[in-house]
Amino acid sequence: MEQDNVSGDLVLYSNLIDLARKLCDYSKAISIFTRLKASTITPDLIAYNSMINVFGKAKLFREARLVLQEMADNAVQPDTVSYSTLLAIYVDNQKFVEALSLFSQMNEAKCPLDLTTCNIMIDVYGQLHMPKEADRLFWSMRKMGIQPNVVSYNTLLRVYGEAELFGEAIHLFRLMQSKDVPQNVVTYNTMIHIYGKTLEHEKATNLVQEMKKRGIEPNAITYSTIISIWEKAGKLDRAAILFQKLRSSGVRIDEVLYQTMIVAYERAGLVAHAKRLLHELKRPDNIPRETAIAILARAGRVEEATWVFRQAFDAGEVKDISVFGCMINLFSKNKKYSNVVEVFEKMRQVGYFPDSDVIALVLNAFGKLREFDKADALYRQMHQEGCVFPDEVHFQMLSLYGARKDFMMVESLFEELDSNPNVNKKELHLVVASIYERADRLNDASRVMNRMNQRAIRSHDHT
DNA sequence: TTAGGGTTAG
Repeated sequence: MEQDNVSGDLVLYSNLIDLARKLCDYSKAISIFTRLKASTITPDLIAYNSMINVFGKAKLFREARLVLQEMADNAVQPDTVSYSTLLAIYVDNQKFVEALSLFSQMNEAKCPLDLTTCNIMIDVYGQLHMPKEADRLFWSMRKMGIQPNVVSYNTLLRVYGEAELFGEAIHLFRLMQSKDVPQNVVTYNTMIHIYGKTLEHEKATNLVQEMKKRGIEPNAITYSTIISIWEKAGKLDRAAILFQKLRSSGVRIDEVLYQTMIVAYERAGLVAHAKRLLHELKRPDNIPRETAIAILARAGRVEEATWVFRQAFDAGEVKDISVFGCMINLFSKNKKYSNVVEVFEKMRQVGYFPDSDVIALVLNAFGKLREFDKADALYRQMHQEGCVFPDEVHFQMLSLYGARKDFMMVESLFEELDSNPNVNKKELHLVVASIYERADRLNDASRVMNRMNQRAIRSHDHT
């Protein structure tokens, strides 16, 4: 379309953004959003809400929050979903205080709450160890005209469990049943976990039976919870038998469940058994190879993970972008920088865009391999594509220029970032100053620090 | 004539 000079419309751009989002290709989604705005299309409410999600998933929290501002500037009023999306992003990244502050902002803006918002906030209060507030919000929902659903109950159940309010937890669990609130696998998994905390492994086991009887199928989370509970209760044999049964019964075994059994063996001192399980992943039988790679990579098994990854990649089985990410992480941690580059190139080969974490690791690898031109080319290319980076990526690139003693580039990128409103200025100055310090250019270092202090004084005068 | 957004468990 671009070649034929056919310009896209909001529908087309929104679809492309959504596709990139589904592929977890957030850099690309951002790049498409940038092009959308460059072609003078004004995004609407839903497009903006998608982008709050995209920026958040890309861990560009400042940019995510700035979308709210941009919406207001373009006369698009942020709605309940806009706020809930950002709240959920903060929660995903453990930024509970930010979530709390955004929630007050939402209330000040008189934006109405709905079921999802309440559910997110019950979670936030719980995470902040404010079970009383969580409780208050839950029990005031009906007065606001919002019926709590199974998610609300499940979340409050977990909050009670974490606050060691075990009596309240059991009461709530039975209340759901007497009030005919439908319970689901999450309800049971949460309650089983609570019985694990109270060391009542028999009650936990009974709940597994109870859920089955009621037609609620246990899943990988149920089994990994119960395996941990049995292991702590000294019933490792029982756990091992269950795990074997699961493997041959066609239940989906995911990486956490597999890992749970390995950890159970290790904690019991049965290292050989743990090793055997890891070794078996080289030829996974009823486990997808992508899962096997994820387990091996998380366990730090470089050789095996590499082997399975290459096999799977050559067979065209690596579809999940996160598999590339975990291999790049593994290699980077183990200082295998040429392997980092190898995986990165494979990733590009199949058309995936790296996310900002991966870009930072790849830039770092190029630096260690002294491939400065490649680092420079990658940084520029991503920039041209309209990718927005977290500050860490820019700082990484500054350091690489410093390592190459290319102070012209340090200065020019420094100036460029200094005029970029999204970059933290104080950190930028500190990073540049430390680059000069490392290169023994102390005059330059103090010039940069003075500039920062001058600016701090000036902005103080203005206020 | 086209489509798209947020929440729970290991």
